Amino acid sequence: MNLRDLKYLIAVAETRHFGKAAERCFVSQPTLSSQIKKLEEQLGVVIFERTNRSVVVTPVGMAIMVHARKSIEQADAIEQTARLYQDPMAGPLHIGSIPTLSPYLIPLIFQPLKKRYPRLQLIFSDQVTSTLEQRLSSHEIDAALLATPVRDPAFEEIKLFDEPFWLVHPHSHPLYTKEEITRNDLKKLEILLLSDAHCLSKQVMEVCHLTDRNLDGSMEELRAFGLETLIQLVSAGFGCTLVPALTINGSWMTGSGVVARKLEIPEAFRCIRLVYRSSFPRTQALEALIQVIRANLPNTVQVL
Amino acid sequence: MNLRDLKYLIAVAETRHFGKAAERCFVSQPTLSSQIKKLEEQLGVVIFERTNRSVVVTPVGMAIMVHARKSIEQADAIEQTARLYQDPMAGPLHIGSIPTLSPYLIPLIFQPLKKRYPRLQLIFSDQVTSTLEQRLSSHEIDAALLATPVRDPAFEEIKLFDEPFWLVHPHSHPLYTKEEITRNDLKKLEILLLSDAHCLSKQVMEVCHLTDRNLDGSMEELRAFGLETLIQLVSAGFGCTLVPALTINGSWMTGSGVVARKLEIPEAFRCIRLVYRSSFPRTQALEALIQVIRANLPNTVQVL
DNA sequence: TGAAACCAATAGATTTTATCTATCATAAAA
DNA sequence: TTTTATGATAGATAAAATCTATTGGTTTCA
Repeated sequence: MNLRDLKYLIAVAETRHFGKAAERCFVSQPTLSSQIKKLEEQLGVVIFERTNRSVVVTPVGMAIMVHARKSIEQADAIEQTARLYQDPMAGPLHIGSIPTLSPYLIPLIFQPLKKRYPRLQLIFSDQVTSTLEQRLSSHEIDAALLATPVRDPAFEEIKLFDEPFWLVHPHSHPLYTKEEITRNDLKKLEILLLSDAHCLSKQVMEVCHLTDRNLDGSMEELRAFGLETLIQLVSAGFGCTLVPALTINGSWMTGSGVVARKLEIPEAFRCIRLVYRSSFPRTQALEALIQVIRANLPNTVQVL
Repeated sequence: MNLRDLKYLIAVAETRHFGKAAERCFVSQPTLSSQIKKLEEQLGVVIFERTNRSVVVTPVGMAIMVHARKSIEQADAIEQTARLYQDPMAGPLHIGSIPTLSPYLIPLIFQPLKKRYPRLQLIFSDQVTSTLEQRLSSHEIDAALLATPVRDPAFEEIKLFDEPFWLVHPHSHPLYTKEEITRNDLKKLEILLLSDAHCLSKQVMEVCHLTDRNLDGSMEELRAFGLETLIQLVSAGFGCTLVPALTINGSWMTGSGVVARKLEIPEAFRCIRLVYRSSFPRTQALEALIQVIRANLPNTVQVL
């Protein structure tokens, strides 16, 4: 059986005329006749009772028509569905992102994306890097915004921008009067960090050549919180911390009694990249995403 | 698009493996691959995201699968329906019959037919000959039991049996003592007839060489009723009538104070035939019907 | 590290299937 | 009787699906 044959059936049933049905199906009359005959032989039933003057659908034919129509309906639905998704800028796009990035990046790009690609359904989610990699593998997300290079060879990455780390210290801090902050300054400080599930902690330690000795052991239990909490801790005088540049644009930092300071350490940054499966088919959607991200970044970061 | 392709889709979606899917579909792996690729190109969407190690259905693919399954379901339903009707002894068979025959013939054949062909759905209906011919033309019925030869060249007929006419007269009637009844006896009688919409009336008049002069004009308004009514009229002494032989087997006549008498007139009979469209495909069902009718007739009629 | 196994894609030949044009057979209409 | 209309048939042609063999890229295992 064949969807084409079913269309022939319906055309004959509706026109009650092989010639007109053939015309409607854009085939010759013998084609239509022979196909229907073959189908009838395959099914072992007579669908049309025909004379030279009339074509009438048999009771079996009637019963068959019902299903034939539904079958074709569903096939049409497939084409409609395909058309709906044909535009790579349409349909769902699941983006995962690390928690030290999303709250500060997503607000920058959500509106522009929505405006430019209204049919794109963006679904964002926050997880740490390892979880995002797993979810990427299992197709739960289509792409991830990470701050570390890809390890899985099934993934590819596109570098988006370099995001410098800034020092955050209490308003009333000795460094407040110092114009430039160098690595030497950092070494003397008590640095507060997030849980090491976050890639940020490790990166800050590495980039600034810090070791565990700078970390106050008593603060250990505090390391599971988010960046906002970290700032509160700084504000409360527990120490200082380094945050990615996008963080300091948020209004949430003003009025919390802390100061964000640019560092004079060129290598003190992290590189944010879009990571996706090499096999992911909607690369155009990703490219659009990349473009919008790059176009909406503040000048505190270095677009790549 | 093609139902075969949809089956390929579903096989791949369920096995997540082109090779296994191909095996399930009884084709080679390249066949399946290329067909799916072609379908994807036609639809303009990627249905499977595939690497050398994994095959995953895309969101579009998921949406398409839903419809693909339903489409195939309906196609399967067509095959099931066909199988159900494949047996010519299964499915509905609409039989029309004239009112002077059905009440006496149908009871004879209904049970035997039901027993022998339990899947045959017999739908009987009563109409006069002209109506039956119309309904036959319009496919409302598949065959008709008539007492007159076919006129429409689109129809064919098979003669079933000759049914003699019997005389019905009141118990207390001069003829009661006469052994043999001839045409001369009839000429002296007052014959009651049905409406001339019934072919029986005309036939009785022709066969017995009667003319309108035998008919009592005052009885005219009574001629629209059925045979049972006619017997009641005879019983009430309004006259006599001729009835087809099958009639007298019914128990409804006993106790109504009338006598049914065989005629010694060889040509006093009507021929009952099965009439059907030449194009009607289920001739086997008709042949079965004919066989059962012939096998269940009383010996008051002459099987042909 | 190197060989084997696995898997989907590709190439090219072959077979199957659908389609076309031309014609026939039949019945209705003129 | 001729013409017209209609579906069926025949044979040639075109389109498609399918096959085998191979490739290119992994992953697995010794």
